[in-house]
Amino acid sequence: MSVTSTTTLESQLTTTWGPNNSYPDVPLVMSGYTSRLWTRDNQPQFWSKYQVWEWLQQVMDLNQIDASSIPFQNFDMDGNQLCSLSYQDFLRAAGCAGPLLFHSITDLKWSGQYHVDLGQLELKPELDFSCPFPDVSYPPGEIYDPLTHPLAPVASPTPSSPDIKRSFSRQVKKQNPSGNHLWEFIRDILLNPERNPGLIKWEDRTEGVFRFLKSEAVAQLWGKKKNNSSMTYEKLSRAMRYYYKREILERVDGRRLVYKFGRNARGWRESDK
DNA sequence: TTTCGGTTTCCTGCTT
DNA sequence: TAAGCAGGAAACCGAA
Repeated sequence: MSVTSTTTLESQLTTTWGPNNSYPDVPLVMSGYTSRLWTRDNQPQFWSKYQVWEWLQQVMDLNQIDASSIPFQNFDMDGNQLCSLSYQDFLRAAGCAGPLLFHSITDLKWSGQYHVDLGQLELKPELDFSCPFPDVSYPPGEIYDPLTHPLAPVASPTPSSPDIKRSFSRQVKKQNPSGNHLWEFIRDILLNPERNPGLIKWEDRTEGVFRFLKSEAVAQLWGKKKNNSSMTYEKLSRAMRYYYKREILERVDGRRLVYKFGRNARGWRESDK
């Protein structure tokens, strides 16, 4: 695995949403997960353990580093504990990824702006992620507790075994408020009105009713996200109709291009924010 | 390697 | 007549 120093968060985000957008009238839409996680209101000091894991996973993903190469058990802590770690602590806890994580959390801590800073998250030239990750994990059943002793093993249930790591990964995925599903993609467009001038619009915000304004443009955007240049609204709408059965969407009879979120759709209500 | 969920593709018929 | 909707069927693909 090797990541060049020119790899930036911006370039990664724009892989799907970037300026090479073939639809000039389609705005750039950052993934809901990214924009949601890195909000100004969400200071790392107050993160829960799950949010720490989300951040960890996100930084790894954004820098194309295999998250499984990080000993997650060393980060079994809440945001307050995370923020108390030193540079050396990060180095020991995460090996080669330590500096990257340290830079990221330092930026988030001190900038006072908990949004993605494309410049700050850029990989530093001195960071070589091609190096094999040292085994910085602790024996099974032991974790790093920064409060008692920096990097001292502490007995606790940990994600040290492959199975637990897998379940952790699932947990992180489950907690991830955004995702790669079509309905989530649609929802995220709706939730970013400033970036969505005229693609899809709410018909009834409280009821979850929305209408496609540029159906083919949305389909193209979805196709771009899925790396499928032959996506059309006809195909997209077929996928949408499959959501009726799962009650992610409800039918809106007699109205073209109009859909409604169902009981199994999450995160679209204003109270969900 | 298998299973499964989530699409994707193609199709026919119906409605607006 | 075109565009959109509905839904069946099969294929595809990535994740578990």
